[in-house]
Amino acid sequence: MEGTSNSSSDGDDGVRPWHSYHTVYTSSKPGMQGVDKEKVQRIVYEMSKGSKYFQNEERKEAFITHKIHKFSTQCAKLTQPDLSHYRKVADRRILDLEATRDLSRIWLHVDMDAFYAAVETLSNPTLKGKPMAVGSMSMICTANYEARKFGVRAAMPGFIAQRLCPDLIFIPTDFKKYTHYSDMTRKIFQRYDPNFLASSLDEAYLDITEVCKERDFKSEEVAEELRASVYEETGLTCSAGVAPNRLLAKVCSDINKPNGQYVLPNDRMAVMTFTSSLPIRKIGGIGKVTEHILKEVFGINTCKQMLEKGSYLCALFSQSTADFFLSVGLGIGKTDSPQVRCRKSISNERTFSTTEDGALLYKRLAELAEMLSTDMQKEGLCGRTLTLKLKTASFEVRTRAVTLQKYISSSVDILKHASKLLKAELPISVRLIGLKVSQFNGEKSGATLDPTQKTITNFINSGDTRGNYNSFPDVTDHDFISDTETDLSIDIQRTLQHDWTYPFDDNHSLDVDQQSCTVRKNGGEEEVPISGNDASIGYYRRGTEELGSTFSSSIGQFEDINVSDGSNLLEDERLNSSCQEKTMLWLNDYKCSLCGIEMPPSFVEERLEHSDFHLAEKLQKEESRTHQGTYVLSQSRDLKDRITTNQSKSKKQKLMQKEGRYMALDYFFVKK
DNA sequence: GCGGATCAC
DNA sequence: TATGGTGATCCGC
Repeated sequence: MEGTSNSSSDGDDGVRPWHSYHTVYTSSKPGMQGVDKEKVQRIVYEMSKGSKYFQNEERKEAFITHKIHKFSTQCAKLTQPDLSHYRKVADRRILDLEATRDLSRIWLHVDMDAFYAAVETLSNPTLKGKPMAVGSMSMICTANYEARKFGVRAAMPGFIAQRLCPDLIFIPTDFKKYTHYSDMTRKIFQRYDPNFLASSLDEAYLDITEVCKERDFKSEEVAEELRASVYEETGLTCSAGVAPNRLLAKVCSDINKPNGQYVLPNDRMAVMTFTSSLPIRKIGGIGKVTEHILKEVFGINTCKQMLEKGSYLCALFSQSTADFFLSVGLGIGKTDSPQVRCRKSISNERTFSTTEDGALLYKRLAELAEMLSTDMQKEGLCGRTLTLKLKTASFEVRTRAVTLQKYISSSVDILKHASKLLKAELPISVRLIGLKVSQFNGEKSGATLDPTQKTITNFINSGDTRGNYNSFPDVTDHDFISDTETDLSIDIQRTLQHDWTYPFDDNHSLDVDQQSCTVRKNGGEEEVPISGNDASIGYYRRGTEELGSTFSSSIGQFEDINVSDGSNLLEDERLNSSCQEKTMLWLNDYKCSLCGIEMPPSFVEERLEHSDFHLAEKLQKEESRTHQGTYVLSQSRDLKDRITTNQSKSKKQKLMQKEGRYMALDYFFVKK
């Protein structure tokens, strides 16, 4: 928490309270230079202040502040020996990562400029030169550059944008149009890389190594030519970034936006110079929260500082997270052309005016189930995990999931299980309901799909001209789990005294024969645009969607340093399996002899908790050998007492709350 | 396996 | 009047 300069801690928040409202709208984005950020921030604050949305944001910010405090406390606990140990750990990780650096590929990232707005301007040229936004009064998808001068930007509610720019013209979204133009650009991209990765309607990654070689072109010339082609053939401008990997290419395409390009040569020194001053927020995967934490706790602003503070990062984060941070510092990113990646979930959600009317909520749920089922059948998907998402009147998000023994895809099945999940939450005041299905049929957990198996030819969009479709394996009968789901429908309806009915609760008569479910995999097809909601730019291209990084803030749930995945390993020391049954030791003063987790000696409480964890584990194993299916923990007084005395109050409360919730659900599903 | 959180677009 | 929708991933439990 020491003297890191930070715009939000100027000390005069009492005079300018909007400074403490950490809205993302003022973060620097192309086209936002010269915007009076102070004024924008004030207006956004004043229009948001007091709203339910705002209150929720405040709640979230308080939580982040709390996390920052915890991190800082952990940091302060690190002793000199700890730090010198973790310096070694970090240096070793840096060496390992450096060894993976690949400078042999040339990646180009294309990013269309203000895509939706540009397309709308093409079809209505009178919009040219006027501030315009695509979206609605409640949400803006894209703003053109004229509007951005006023501070208007994507993800900002329209009514605030209108206050910032009274002459702002609103254009409703038209996804058919955007998809059409997107397809045109993709045909161009394909000439340069038949395997290009589309990450959304308006962005793509191209491996141009071969083109450069074959045509003896510099990457710069390829980028120029590609952008010229896009402009000639579509009338749209785009920006491009060229770099040795996708992580950096994405950063580079942003540098000379709009209608520009930037080339970072395949040279280690050039990369290191580039990252030495690069703000971490420019990196895909580092968002508002992560930036905030890294800045406040460690004083990290630039990528290079990730390396300098590597010892702290290795001490406080899991290995995968620390590795990501360190690789950012080194400017290392992915260079492979990823193999087939299938969709892992499919979902639908809708916002509506807040209601607590059970019948109305049920009606919404039924509509969603219908839509979701339609989408699933279009893609031939069946899944066995159903997740209900609710956003309460106070913007709090809750999810409730159930994993079934059989795969479902019909609206009847979806609604049947979704109703149960919803019922358990009533009464509740809700502004959004969502349904998601995951764990698809044919997704063998852990098993690799064999691409040599038979190709599926009945593509959803058979008219596509692009080649290089990936093969998918046949899905055989043994992929079905026999329909043994025990549907223990109890009549909660009466219990909870709700005045609306559940047509699916009474018996099994509506269960659908699983074998009737289509087994066609979602593979081989061309892009399948996700349903055209206002702002969705999500897009699927034969499962090879590419995010800026696979890192998705793993520090979200940080409570303690207690990582249970055997991370923070300095050496690849193999754990002696004979150790497992014995007492836990701290090897070299740092490493748990049972699971390999590292924890500095100064973390006394955490260590105690950790040893309790192993003790509990051991007892549980022993007990389960003798008493099958009984509550083990409660039988061990001694351990229980130790754990409760070691845990903080808040933790205890949390546990109690959770227990209560699980009990309710268990009761709901298990009791006859 | 579940729930919360973060991130991207 | 009024702050989105889709998909992915990680962590702790």
